[in-house]
Amino acid sequence: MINHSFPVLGQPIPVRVPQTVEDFQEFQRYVLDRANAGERVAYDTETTGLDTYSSGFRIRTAQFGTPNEAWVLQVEKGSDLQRLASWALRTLPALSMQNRNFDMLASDRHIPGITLEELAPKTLDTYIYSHLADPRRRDQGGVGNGLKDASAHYVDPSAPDTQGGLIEEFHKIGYTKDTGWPHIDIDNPLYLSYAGGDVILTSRLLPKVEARVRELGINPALPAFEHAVGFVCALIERRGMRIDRTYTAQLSSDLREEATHWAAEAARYGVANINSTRQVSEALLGMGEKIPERTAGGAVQVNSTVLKRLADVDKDWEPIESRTPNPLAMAILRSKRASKWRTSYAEAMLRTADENDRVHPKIGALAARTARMSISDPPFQQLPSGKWEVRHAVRADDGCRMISVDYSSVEPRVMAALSGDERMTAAILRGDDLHNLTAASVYGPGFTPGQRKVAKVVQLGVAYGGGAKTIAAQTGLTLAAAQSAVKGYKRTYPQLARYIRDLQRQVVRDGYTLRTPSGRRLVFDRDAAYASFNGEIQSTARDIFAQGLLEIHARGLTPHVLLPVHDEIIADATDNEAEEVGREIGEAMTMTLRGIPLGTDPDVGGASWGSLYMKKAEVMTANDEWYAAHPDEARKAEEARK
DNA sequence: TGAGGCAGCCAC
DNA sequence: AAACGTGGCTGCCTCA
Repeated sequence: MINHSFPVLGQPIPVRVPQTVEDFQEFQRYVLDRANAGERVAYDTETTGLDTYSSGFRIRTAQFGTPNEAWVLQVEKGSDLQRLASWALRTLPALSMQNRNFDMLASDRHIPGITLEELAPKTLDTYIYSHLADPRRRDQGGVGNGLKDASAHYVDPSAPDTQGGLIEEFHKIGYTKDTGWPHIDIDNPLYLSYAGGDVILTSRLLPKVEARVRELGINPALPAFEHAVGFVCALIERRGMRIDRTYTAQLSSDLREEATHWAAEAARYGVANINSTRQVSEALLGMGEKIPERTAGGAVQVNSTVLKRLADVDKDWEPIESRTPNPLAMAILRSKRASKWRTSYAEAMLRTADENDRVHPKIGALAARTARMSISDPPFQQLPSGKWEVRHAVRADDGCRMISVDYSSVEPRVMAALSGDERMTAAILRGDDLHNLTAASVYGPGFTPGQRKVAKVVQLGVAYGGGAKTIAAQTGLTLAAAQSAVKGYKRTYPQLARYIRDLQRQVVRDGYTLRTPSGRRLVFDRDAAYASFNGEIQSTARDIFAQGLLEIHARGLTPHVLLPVHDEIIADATDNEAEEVGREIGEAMTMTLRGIPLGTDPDVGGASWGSLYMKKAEVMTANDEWYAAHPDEARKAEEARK
C-alpha cells in the first residue's frame, strides 16, 4: 500500500493507493462496509483530458472516498485495477460526484461493465446543489460552482487547490496547465494525494450544499428535477451527432482560402494583421474615416457594427447604398468571418469527432446564472443561422432526416404569463400578432412597416431590461422618438409595466435575489436590478424547456434527440417517421403556463442540419449533391423509402 | 513562455 | 432617471 494524505481543516486525511493483492482486498472490504452501511461514497476520475470521445483519451485513476478516507485506483496500470473500479462502481449503492456527467460518461465509455444508465439513478451531483444554492459564477460575484470554489466556501477555505497545485508539477516535467494531464507520473505523490483530495472534498461538500439548498427554501423538487434533466442530456451527449468529414474538410479549406484572400486585400491597405484592432483602426482613420465609437478601454472601436457602417451594408450584409463602401472595412469583415467559421466551427468539428465521425458536444444542462444550458466542444448553440453552409456539416443518421421543434415565441408568452397583463394575454389567446397590436396602439391603425419594426425592437428591449437609449441606437430613431415609443409600449401593456416596476423593487428589498415560479433562486448584481425581469423570463423559459425535455424522455423519444438549443430540440428520424416524430416531440413539449398556451413548431428538413436553413430549391440541390457523392447512402435511402 | 484580461463575434 | 440579458471561443496583448 502506498499511503499519502490530504489536509482538510488542519487534519491530514489518509489517501490510500493499493498496490498488491492484499491491498486490493482491503479496498474491497472498504467498499463492502460502505455498501452494507448504505453509506454514500464520492467518486471521481483523473483523465488525460476532457475530450472523452477522442482516440487518445484514457482514464488514469479512479478515486473513491468518504469524509475521512480516500482510495486511488491507478486504473491505467492494468486491467485488474480497472476491474476493481468497475466492481466498486457496481457494488456501491449510493455515489456522489462533482459534475457527474463528465465522470459518468467517461466511465460509461472507458470502464468495462459500467453504464450511464446504471450510475445515474444512484448518483447525486454536488454541482447541481451548488448551482441551486448560488447560480452565479465566481466572476459574477458568486461562490463559484467548481469543486475548488465550492469546497473553499462550504468545507475548508485552506484546502489546497488540487488543480492549480499540479501546474507546478507539470512545469517541472516540461508541460503546461493544458498539456500535463496525460504525462504526469502516475505515482507522483502530489498527483495522487490531490486525486484523493477531490473525493474527500466532494463527500464533505454534498451534505453542506444539500443543507444550504434546504435553508434557502429552494423548491425541494428542483434537485431531483435537475438530476433528471442532466441524465437526459448525458444520453444525448453520449449519442452525439454525425458530421460529413469530407464536406467539413472541404468547407474548412474553402474558408481558409476566403480568409487568406480577404486578408491579402486588407494588406494592400496596410493592415498586416486583420485581428489587430489597433492596426485596423489606424488604417481606417488614415483613410479619412470618422469613427466616434470607443471601447470600454478607450480604444477606437472597430467591431462589426462599425465596419458594416463603413462597408455600407446592414447587419445581414445587404448593401445599403448610402455611401461609397470602404473596401478595407469589407475585406476585414469577410476575412474575419471566414476565419471564425473555420476555426471555431469547421475545425472544431473535425478535431472533436470520434472514430465514427460523430461529435459529442458537451451539454451543460444547468449552466448560466438563469439556469440556461450551455454547449461547448464544439459550441453548437451558436453556429451561424443566417447561412446554411456550416450547419450542413452536421448530418442525420443513415436514411434519416433532420427535425427541429421549437417553442413558438416563448419569451413574449412567458412575459404575459408572469405579468398577467390582460391586453397582452388576450392578444396571445386570440392569436394576434403582438407587434402589430403594439404598433397600432402606439402609432394608430395606419402604422407603417417601419413602425412595426420599432414595436418589435421595443418589445425585445423591454424583455432585456434595456432603455430608450439602446432602442434609439438600434432603430436609428432619435432619443425623443425612442422614449415616446417606450412610453407608448408601457401604455399599451400597463400591467406589464407595473409588474416590471414592482419586481425590481421587490428584488432590491430581498437583497437582490428573486424566486422564480419554479422556486429557483436567482441572484442579481447590486447595480443591475433592472436585469431581474429578463432573468425571470429567461430562467422560466429554460425550466419550461427542461420540463419539455423530460416529457420527451417520458414518451420514449430521447433516442431521436440530437441536441437541445435553448428553446429548440434538434432530432432525427427515418424518412418515413420524421413527420410523425416531429409531431410527437412537439406534443410532448406543448404545455400551458398560467393559462397561456406554449405551442411548438415542428419542422422536418433533409439529411443535413443545414437543410433546415435553406430555401426549398437549395435543399433539393444539396441532397442531390450529397447522394451523388455517397452512392451507398443513396441506395440505403431508396430502400428505406420502399 | 504561460496565464489571464480584453475585445470581438457567433447564437438564443 | 436610466440601466439590453445569457453563454463559448479565438486572437491579441500584457504581465509575471
